[in-house]
Amino acid sequence: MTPYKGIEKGFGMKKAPTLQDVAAEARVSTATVSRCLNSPDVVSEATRQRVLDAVKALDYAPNFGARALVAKRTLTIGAVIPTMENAIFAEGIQAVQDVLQAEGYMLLVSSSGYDPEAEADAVHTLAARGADGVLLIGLDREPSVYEFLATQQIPAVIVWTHDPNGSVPSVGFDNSAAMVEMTRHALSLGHKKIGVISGRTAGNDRARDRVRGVQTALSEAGIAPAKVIETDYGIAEGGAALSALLAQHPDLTLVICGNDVLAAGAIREARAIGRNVPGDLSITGFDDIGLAALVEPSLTTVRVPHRDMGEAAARAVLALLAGETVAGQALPTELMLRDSLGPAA
Amino acid sequence: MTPYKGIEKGFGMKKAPTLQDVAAEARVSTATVSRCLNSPDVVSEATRQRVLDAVKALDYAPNFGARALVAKRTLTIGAVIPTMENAIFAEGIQAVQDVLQAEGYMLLVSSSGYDPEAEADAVHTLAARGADGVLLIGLDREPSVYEFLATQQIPAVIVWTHDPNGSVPSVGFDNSAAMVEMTRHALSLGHKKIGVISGRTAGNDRARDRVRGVQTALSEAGIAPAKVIETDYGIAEGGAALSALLAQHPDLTLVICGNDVLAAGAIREARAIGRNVPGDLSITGFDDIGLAALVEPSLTTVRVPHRDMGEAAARAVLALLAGETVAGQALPTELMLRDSLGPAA
DNA sequence: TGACGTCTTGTAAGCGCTTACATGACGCCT
DNA sequence: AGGCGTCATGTAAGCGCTTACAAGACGTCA
Repeated sequence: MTPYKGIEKGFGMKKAPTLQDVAAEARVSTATVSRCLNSPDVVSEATRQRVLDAVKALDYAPNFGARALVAKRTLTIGAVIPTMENAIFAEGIQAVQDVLQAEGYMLLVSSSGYDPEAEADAVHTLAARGADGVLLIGLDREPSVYEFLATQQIPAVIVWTHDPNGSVPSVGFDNSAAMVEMTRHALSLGHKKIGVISGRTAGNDRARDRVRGVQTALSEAGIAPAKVIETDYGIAEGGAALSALLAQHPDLTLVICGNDVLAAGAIREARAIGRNVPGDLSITGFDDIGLAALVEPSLTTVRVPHRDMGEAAARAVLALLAGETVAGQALPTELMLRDSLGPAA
Repeated sequence: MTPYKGIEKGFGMKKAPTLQDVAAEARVSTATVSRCLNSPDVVSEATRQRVLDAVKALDYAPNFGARALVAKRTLTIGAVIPTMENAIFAEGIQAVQDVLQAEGYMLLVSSSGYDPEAEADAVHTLAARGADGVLLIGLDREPSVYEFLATQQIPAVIVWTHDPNGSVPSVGFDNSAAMVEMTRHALSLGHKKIGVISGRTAGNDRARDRVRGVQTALSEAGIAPAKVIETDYGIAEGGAALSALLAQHPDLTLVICGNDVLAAGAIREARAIGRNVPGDLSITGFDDIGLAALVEPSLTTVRVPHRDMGEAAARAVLALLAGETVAGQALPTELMLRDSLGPAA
């Protein structure tokens, strides 16, 4: 096994080339080199070529700190998401990234693990790291976070939910409305005994809105509120929650899950304990992750436009950064009717 | 809908306070303020208090660019991964992130979409962004990338594969050996007509090593080489590849897939065209993503320790940064025997 | 021919911070 | 009392880059 030396101290230490070095190599002033890199059209063809050759020859890369110092911006956007372990966030982030990268920005990611305090910390760190703007998931957080962002003059955009009246622009969808739609459809299939497996709702407005959507549709229809159980996100957790729910309410004909991961776990558990899905128990999800169409039976769920959302959010921060006026945006969701939801037993 | 103003230009624009401002407010020199912030113990109690009060009063936050310029480091690590859309990378990155965050570093992510040129670009951008170190996936890339990193004095660590002799430390596993193990096991079940659905192998040593592993095991056993088809990664692509493969070689009893996503697609397609898995066609995957245990039939695959790998890689860059000597590391993989692989028909 | 644009390049002043070095105040010893 | 550590603080030199301004070269037009 080869051992690798870290940064060489002292002796062999050859510094990275600077603008000066390039200027010397190309026999021009540093100003000219800088111009070649930032506004090439103002430099003569011949000089430009000479400079670019020198840049290549020295493998020069401008110093970030110096540039940020002068330009007063870092071309960096920070994002704080609950976790990349949920495909839905990973894909959303990928979309954000694609847009940012195309515009010359980079993404600084941070995750909170669904912990509001960790999220607040992350925002501070991001600010200290010079993020020009930040992306946040959901609305729920201490007002102090928003105040901090405001004093620091750091524009923020909220994703994954849409609040037309918030103090910060939000790009997302109406979690509650989507669940109302799903629930109404289920009601039309005759379901009356309904359970909900939700993610933790504390500090999570998306989860809360989804539950609220279900209850709204039920009360609209004059049906008893759903039995709700909260759990951490995860496949195993979804399964455990289903057992717990059924243990208390064996007569449920439908279990609505807060997301697809929970639903996948619930389906697996249901089958493991011999329940026929959707024959005697229907199960639905939310998000429409890739997995949703692959499980047996395939999952009836709500398709969330994560890519569009990520892209729109990225564009929104960029617009804010450009000093433009940005209105939030509500994106449509779509009910994906598959096999896990059937008529009530 | 509320419209949100971007950065205020001109008028209302109050600049963020600088060290100077704090110094003036506290009636000390900038050096003293700096010392209060960086090595408080060298400043007298009284002065320190006065300075800290000023800091608080002005809501002062040190300028990132200036600090990076002087300190010659940004406490930022860059990572270039193919895509976050594959859960395996998303989870690996999450692990990296967790370690980095705990050590006060941040992660700058970039994705290449499996394009070597885009990856090289990303490395340059990362360097320009002041990344103190970088994480790269796999070995395959232009030597110039390594040279660039070397001149820039940016330590790099390679993940997802392990090459004991590379010029850069690598933390990963032996893709080929893992496939040899999988293939040998399949052979023990009597399979003789074998196909492989691989991701694109150009510029992707992991994919190539996996295919090589299969062929190695087959030639060892004196069996004809597997029929290989290459495709982009994706569920739909996996399905299409299976059709194509079976169209040409209808007598295959086993199709080994380069990863779980391809395998999931292949399983779905196989069932769609009426093949019984594993009854008359066995299918295997690689990675053991969450999905693997949930599809029907559950997927026989190779478990890759992505979290451990991510954590180990993050520690390795940090160690390199600290000037320590780092040896690469090989992590073990594990064969996950589930239902999609059965005896040969 | 000379005044005056136009185009290209150079000069040099910072950006906000850290830190080596200089300075001054104080108390102790001989 | 004079000399000398010790400690707290100030002074100022950059770090690598951008950019306002200056300067030189050249061509044009009256």
